[in-house]
Amino acid sequence: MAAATKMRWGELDENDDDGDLSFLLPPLVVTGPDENGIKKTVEYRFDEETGKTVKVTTTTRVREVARTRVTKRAIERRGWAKFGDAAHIDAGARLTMVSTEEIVLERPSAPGSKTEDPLVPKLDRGAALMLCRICGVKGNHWTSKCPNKDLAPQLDALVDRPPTPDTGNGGSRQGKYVPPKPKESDMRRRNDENSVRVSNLSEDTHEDDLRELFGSFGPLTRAYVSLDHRTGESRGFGFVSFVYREHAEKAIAKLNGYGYDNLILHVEWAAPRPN
DNA sequence: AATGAGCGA
Repeated sequence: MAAATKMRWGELDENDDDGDLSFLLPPLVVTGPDENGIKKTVEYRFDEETGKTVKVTTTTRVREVARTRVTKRAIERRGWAKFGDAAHIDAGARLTMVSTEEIVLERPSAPGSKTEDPLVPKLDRGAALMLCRICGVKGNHWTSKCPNKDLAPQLDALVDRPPTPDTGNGGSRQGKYVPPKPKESDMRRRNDENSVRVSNLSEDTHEDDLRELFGSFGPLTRAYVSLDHRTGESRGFGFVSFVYREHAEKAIAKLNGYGYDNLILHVEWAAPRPN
């Protein structure tokens, strides 16, 4: 911090070259442009050959700027005496501020934090935070990556097949895990089943367009257009997920073969996304 | 013709 107040970044950059001592010289002084568009700069340079400091004065006439952009009144204001901070410091130098505020960064598993559990085997930092719902232990994988996935009971309650009342939170049979009834807020994005794939989209069809087009059939959880990672352009297909499967069915029936943006849409059930 | 991104109990 202390160094930063003495020497600013911009200067450090320029003076990185060895032997360039120009930062020891008086700074460049610019006056004007005045009402005639005359700008003067006074600058000091170090002449390698003579080993002497030379003063370089440049006078230029700034035509375009003075005539087209800067009003006469504005030029007049430049002549005003400086006041406030600007009266005794180089105002330009203060445009970039050096913050003295301390910012505390939090790291996962920071030493001494309560996530550091001595009973948990130490794997990678942060790995111990991964709690698999199938294995029921903190370990090195999430539920979705669990090697025992296939042996596990069905965990994800789907919107269209909600848990029946008798398997709900209440009468639990002994030892059997009963998934809690999903909250309304979770149901909205949980289910990928009701997704349709839309293709033959025109280049300028965006997600909002898909929302508008498919949203009339029922509530959506998602509208997505596949983009080329490099160019950001649409790849001409996308996905729309519905809250309710029946709405997806209706959208497919109605929109498949439907002319949109002078192209014929192709709408079908989306294949499940690969891992 | 073509099957998506990134997050985390």
